[in-house]
Amino acid sequence: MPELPEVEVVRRGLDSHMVGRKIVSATVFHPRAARNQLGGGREIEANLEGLTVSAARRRGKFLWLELDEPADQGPTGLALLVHLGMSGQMLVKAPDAEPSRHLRARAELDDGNEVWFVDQRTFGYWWLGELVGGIPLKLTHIAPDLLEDSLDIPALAAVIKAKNTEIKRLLLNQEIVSGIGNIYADEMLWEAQIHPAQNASRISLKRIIALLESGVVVMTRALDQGGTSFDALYVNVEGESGYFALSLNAYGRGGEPCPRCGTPITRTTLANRGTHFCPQCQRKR
DNA sequence: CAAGAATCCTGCCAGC
DNA sequence: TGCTGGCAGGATTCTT
Repeated sequence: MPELPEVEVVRRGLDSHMVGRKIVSATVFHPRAARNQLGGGREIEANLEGLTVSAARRRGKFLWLELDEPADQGPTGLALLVHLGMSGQMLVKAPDAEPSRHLRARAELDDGNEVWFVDQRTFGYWWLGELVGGIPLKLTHIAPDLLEDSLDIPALAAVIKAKNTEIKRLLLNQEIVSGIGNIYADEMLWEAQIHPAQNASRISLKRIIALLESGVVVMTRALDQGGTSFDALYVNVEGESGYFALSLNAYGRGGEPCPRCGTPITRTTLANRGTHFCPQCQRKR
């Protein structure tokens, strides 16, 4: 389940089921799940065994588990980074659970439960590596996300305004601001009444700030409803869907009336992604 | 620096 | 019914 609210739903589930638990053993079943690990799946299996999960954290669409030494001897400086890609799930399962066709990796916990990494399209991965300043080394290029307390919205808006690029491309660029994917980009642009292809430099600072604040509102609302699920691929650690799909105003609604003005929503392609907006209330200037 | 395309995958759906 | 092309919530890499 890809975007920030869905990943946060998963993080919360892992926080309650994994923190304080020791990883008794780990198995990587599919090489693509460990494709970013120099030593491959074997390295993850060997190094994860015996460590205790001390925290579950997230930045944007990436989440990670901080790991402590066995026997509570303090932090290892290591974390297991999890990226869900397009179809990844982290599921807490009892050992006698029904097998899953797309099980890519698994961790057994000391409370008898298991955590399954299930990923149909194998765009997701696990990476075990070093934390630098509290962030996995692999994420140093990923910008803070919209729900981080320390985020400076006016400063971010200024960075965006300085770019000579279509606004939606910038929202999707994880090096500018992270956590926004195709659904929430369309939703926040609809909310702020900005055309997805509007050049960022031609939008007032005030409206860019309003756009980012819309993003915070939309994502917070989505989180309250358990995230966006169109099908069984996007679920929490218990395998349950969220309900925010019912609240979407633009995404996936091409041809349907705009909830604000009744004009049919247009569907186009921008940056190779389906893009939905109201041609009446999101005009390009 | 910006834009666009291609790449990695599997599965579903519409249309023929 | 079966085939085909298009499409899907992502990130990275390469070329232009």
